[in-house]
Amino acid sequence: MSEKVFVSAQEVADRAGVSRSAVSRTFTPGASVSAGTRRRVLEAAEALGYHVNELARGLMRNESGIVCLIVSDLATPYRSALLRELTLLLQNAGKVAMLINTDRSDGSVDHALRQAIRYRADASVILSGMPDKSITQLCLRTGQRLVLINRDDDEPGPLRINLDDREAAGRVVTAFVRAGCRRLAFANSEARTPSLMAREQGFVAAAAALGMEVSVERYGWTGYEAGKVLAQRMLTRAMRPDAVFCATDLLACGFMDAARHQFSISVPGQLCIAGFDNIEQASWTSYDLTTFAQPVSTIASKAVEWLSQARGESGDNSQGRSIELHAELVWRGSIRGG
Amino acid sequence: MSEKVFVSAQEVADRAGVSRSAVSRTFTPGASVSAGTRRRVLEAAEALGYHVNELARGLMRNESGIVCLIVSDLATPYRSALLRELTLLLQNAGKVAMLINTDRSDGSVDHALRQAIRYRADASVILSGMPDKSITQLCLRTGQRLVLINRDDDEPGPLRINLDDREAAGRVVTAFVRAGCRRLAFANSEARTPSLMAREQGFVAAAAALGMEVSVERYGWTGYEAGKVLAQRMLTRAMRPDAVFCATDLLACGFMDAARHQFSISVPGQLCIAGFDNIEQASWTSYDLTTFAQPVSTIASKAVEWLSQARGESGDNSQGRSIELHAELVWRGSIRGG
DNA sequence: TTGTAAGCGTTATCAG
DNA sequence: CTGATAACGCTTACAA
Repeated sequence: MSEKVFVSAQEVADRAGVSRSAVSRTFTPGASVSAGTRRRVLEAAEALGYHVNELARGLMRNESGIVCLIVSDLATPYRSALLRELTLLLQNAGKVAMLINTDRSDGSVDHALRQAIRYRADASVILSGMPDKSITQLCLRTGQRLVLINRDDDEPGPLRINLDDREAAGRVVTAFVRAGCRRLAFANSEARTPSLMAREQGFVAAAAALGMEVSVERYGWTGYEAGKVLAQRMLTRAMRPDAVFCATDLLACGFMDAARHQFSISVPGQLCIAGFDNIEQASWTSYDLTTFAQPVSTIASKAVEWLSQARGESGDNSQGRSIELHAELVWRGSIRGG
Repeated sequence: MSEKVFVSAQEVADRAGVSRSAVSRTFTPGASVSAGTRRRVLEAAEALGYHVNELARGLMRNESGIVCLIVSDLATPYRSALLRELTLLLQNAGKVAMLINTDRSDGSVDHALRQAIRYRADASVILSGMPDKSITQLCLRTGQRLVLINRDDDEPGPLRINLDDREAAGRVVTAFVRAGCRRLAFANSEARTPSLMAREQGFVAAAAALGMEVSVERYGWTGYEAGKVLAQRMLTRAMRPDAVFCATDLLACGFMDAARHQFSISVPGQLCIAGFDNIEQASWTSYDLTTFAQPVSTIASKAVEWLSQARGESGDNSQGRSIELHAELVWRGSIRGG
């Protein structure tokens, strides 16, 4: 049934009148082949329609060229932006991205990593969730590089890339106070991921340092709808806040829409709002949201740079590092007096 | 340097006191192994930390389990939603997704497909761009399944999934007319992809059938910013339209924001707007956009169902088919009198 | 620079 | 049901 469909290096070698090692070397960057041999091999390959079998190559080299991207909530603006950047840079680095969606089912990060191991991935980048320690160890032991983005872990093996969430949150307090706000609030989801909690704690702490109390509310998943619900809860109180820091832009958009259209509250006139991530929609005229920019392309380039080092390379650097990146405040119209 | 890091089936076999074929069979769904052997193998595998090498397996089976997703503008709401659905269903089908981003560089769909061939992908799904005929043929010849989504091609080999764009566009005309609109316009990008053009032509034709002329404008890439520019061009004319059909929701959002905030035109009071795709933002209160829903999960399930058929299976079905799906009109507030 | 030969970790085939 | 043996397509010493 399944006759020979692919051309093998042997066939190319036969046609070109050389050995199969010559063919192999022709397709191995930086191997020594004479110009003549090379040309004849290339011609034969072209004529026959030869394509290197990366499966076999990976088997021999112990290096598949595959990098696993493990992600949930993939259709979210921030996540998809990061994904775009990562795939682009990986391709430039000669790697290929294997995408694993961990949306449904719990503990699926572990499952994903096991998948990565079965395909002998050179590295994995974890954009969401946290793997079990044992799996992490397994990955590292098998020579797989690991990158954790915004996971805020302290394990030694992987590369950890995080933002200065706490400090950033402090800057929002300053901005709110300068805008004349006094009744501060923080709108969060129930996800309780490290970065979300760091923003909350940083905000509360900075306000406390100024003698202000913050009303904190958490609800649902980190999306637009949750933002609306949070607004309903927080804007119907006797002591209505005049400034809200939302843990993400999606929450902020929902919050703002509810404030304006449901409660007829003017933003930023009666209520200042800030978000986090700087998703594309934050810049849309309807929102014009002041927010913090995730340095997406820096994150991606740091990640790719590190994981595409050759396996043996640079003993020090390949020991997990921790990188803290700066989240820049993007001033827009949702806070008075920029 | 790189000592043996992975456990092989041989080692498992030795420890379990069986042959390596027994190990292989244990990890092959639906192979015949006695319960006792199976248990001993599983124990040994667990103890040693054995993980099937999919590279080697793929090499033997002529089936890698890899499906390539070829996509550009990956961070766009519609694309990322489709991507989410596809990855989820692929995983359920026991496949693994390899993501190729064709953003930069031209002819990169061809490049992507060659990548797919090198990794011996079982199938490729093309979400954007069009591959060269010769490459398509190459893929099919090497037994790779091909799915084209919204590419509207007529080649015989691949599975083609399209929407009833023309007909849908006709329904918008009806809706506009019923809302009392007389000066119809169509806002498009310059991308000129088949589906975009089908929407334009369907709209113009349906209007013509009712004796109405449509003012058509095309600008830039299919995004929010282009929508704003289109609004600036179309809303400053002497004969200002009272109804605009935008080729995508992103264009519509930009158009609507410019109309309201830049030209103080009331939507839907003075101007009705419709979009296409039903991205998440279309349902946000600020836009409340009437639009057509891409049946994303149906698209994905049709695609996955078809490409995960075994290679020999169903001679008829594996010959490329063409599926036309229905785009359902989602009524919201951007057209009067729903 | 080139060819020879020995693997890499699987699965398929075929006896037993 | 089980085990030997032969592929699969490639890379890489090693020797020429």
